[in-house]
Amino acid sequence: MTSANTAERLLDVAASLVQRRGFNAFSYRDLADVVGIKTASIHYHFPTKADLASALLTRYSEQLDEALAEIDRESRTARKRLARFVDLYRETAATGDRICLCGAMAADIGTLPDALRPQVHAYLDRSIAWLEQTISAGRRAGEIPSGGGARTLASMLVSALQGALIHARAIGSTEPVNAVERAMKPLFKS
Amino acid sequence: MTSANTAERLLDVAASLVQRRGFNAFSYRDLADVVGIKTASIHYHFPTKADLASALLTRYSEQLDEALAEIDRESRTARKRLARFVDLYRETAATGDRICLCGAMAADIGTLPDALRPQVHAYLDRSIAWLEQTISAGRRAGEIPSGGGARTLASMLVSALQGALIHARAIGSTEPVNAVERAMKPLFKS
DNA sequence: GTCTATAAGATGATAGAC
DNA sequence: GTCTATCATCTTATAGAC
Repeated sequence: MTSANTAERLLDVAASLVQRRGFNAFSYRDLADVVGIKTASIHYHFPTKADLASALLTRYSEQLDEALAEIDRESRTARKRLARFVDLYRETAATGDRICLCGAMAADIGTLPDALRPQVHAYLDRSIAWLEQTISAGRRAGEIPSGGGARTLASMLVSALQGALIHARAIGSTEPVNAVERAMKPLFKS
Repeated sequence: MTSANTAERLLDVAASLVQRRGFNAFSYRDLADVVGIKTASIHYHFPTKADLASALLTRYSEQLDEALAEIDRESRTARKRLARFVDLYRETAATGDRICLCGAMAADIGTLPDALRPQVHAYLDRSIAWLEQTISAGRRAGEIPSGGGARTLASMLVSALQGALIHARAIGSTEPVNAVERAMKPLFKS
């Protein structure tokens, strides 16, 4: 097994564990058991748990960039793009036991090394910036009604969707995510 | 020191630790050190950590009921009541290092005993029910514009505020909570 | 109610062989 | 790259004295 493959599989399993249980509630042993190696071997790829967390956030941010680029490429109207952004969260909620990896990290921020803060911050900020840009473009095109600041609306949507994922998993229903979408409709539709 | 006082102090400190670090990231030792007793003594008051969690949620739900009753008693318009509901979250965000206790529990739900799920569910549901009732009353009184379903709006507001607390602490600013309030304004104000 | 003592297991991490 | 072996520490929890 090459290093790249093992490291990648470790990240896959670790991401799943963080999203399902939280960063403080899984161990190198949990990881080792699933991947099929020993805990000592994990330290070869990720010397400390903080290194693992950082790698997870780096990869997750890249995946976000790819997802947003794909939306921009495939959907041309602001309303359709916003709907697809919500779909990203709906898909996570549909797993039934996962929340956003960045949301999970943010929820555990009080116990994470300070070095990880900027990465969590950047992920949230990237989401907000894309939404702000998309909303502003939609308004210029006359698709989306004017109202409050686009950035304010973007920030609120990110908070709402992150909260909805936590809410949804806690009550065992994806309805909170759908509620966010329905409640936001008047702000995006004339 | 009477049992009641020690149990109460344990709950106070435990609540702070859960809100700041999460349920899985504090130990009986952390608790013992702050309260000034030994870990074995904590087990006298709360035999297991699950018992402690349950007591925390019970008390936190009672505090919510009291807060909502106080709002209903002191504020007579729906808009003023909604603003005060948001203020409850703003106060938590203002601490800089805390989120909602129920939100923290919800974020850790994947590792909590199943017995706690109904309590988390009930807290969220109580918040939504109160908001729904307040919004509906405001609409009947002509204070709040008609729009989507009141329950949908209520659910989204709870998700948004819970998410905003996590968001706010992660970026070290209370702005996300203010953004939720500003972005929601058009839905509550004609 | 609180203590000391202790258990039984988990945790992140390191050293060194292969 | 992965292993065995080991470490020092922490974790929840119990038994029994005071």
